[in-house]
Amino acid sequence: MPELPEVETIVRQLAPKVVGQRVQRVEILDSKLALDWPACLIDCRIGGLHRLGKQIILELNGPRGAKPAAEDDGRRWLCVHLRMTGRLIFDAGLPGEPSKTPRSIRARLHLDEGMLVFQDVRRFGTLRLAKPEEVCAGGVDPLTKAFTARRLAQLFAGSRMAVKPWLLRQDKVAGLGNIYACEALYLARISPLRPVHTIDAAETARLRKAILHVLKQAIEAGGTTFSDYRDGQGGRGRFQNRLAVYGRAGELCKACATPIERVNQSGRSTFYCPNCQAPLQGP
DNA sequence: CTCGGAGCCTGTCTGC
DNA sequence: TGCAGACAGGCTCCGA
Repeated sequence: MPELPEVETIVRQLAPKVVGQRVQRVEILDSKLALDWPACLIDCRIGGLHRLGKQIILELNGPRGAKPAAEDDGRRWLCVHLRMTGRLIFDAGLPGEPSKTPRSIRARLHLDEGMLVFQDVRRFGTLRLAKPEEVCAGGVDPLTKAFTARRLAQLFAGSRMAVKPWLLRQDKVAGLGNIYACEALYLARISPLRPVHTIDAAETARLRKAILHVLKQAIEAGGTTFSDYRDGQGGRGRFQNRLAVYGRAGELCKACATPIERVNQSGRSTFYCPNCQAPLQGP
C-alpha cells in the first residue's frame, strides 16, 4: 500500500543512485506490461527522479546524438505506479547475489551500474512511458504550498460524500491512501462518516494540519510496512508502530480507552475511535 | 454530475 | 491435514 510517504521514501533513496545513469537494457518479464516502448529507453539518461502524487517519475533524456523530430524534445517520463504491492528496488548487482528470479519480478532496468527492479506480487502496478505534458498531475499535493485550508474547503464544496472515501480521491488530494486518511481523521478528531459538506472551517483547518503532520511523521519514519511495502533498498518502514487506529480494531484508543471500531465505507475498511471521532460535532 | 460497486490480481488467513 | 472461500485494496470503468 505505498501511499505518499512510502513513494517519497523510495524516491529519496533511489535518486542519488540512479540519476545521471544511462539505461543499457530493459527486461519485461510480465507480458501484462508488454508494450512497444522498451526500445525507446535504451541509451536514455535518467535526468531526474521525483514523486507525483503516488507515482514515481523517472525523467529520461533521449539518447545522445539522436535527432528529435520537430516539436519533440525527446524527453520522456517513465511513470511507475506501485498500487498495492509494487516495489521499486535498486539492486547494485554485487557479486554473490542469488541468481534465482522470483515470479513477482515484472521488469528490470539495467543501468550503467546496477539496476532498478520492479517487483509486484498482485500485478496491479503499472509502468508507462509518456511525454511530460501528457502526465496528469491529479489533485493538489498535500506537501505543496497550494494545500491550504481554504483550498481544501473549496474542494469539499458541492460534495456530499463521506470524508474518508473523499480523502482517497486522487483527483482532489493526491497522495493519501487508506492508512493515512484514517490516521489524519483520528488526529483531527473528525468522524470518517461525516459528509464533507458538514465539515466547518475550523475542522477543515484541523484536518489539513493533521494530514500534513501524519504525512511528515510517516516520511521521517520511512513509511509504513503493513505487509508488502519495501523501500528503495528493500527495507521496511517503521511508521506501523505509531499508527493510532489503522489495523487496530478492538484495541483501546490511546486518548480515551474506547475500543477502536472498524467499518466498511465504499468497500474499504475504515478504522476510527467512535468517541474521539463522534459523528456529531466534536468537543 | 455524483457516487457506489465490480473487477483486476495473488498470497495469506480462517473455517469446515 | 486439505481445501474452499474470504480478504486485502488503488484505481478504472460502468451503471443507477
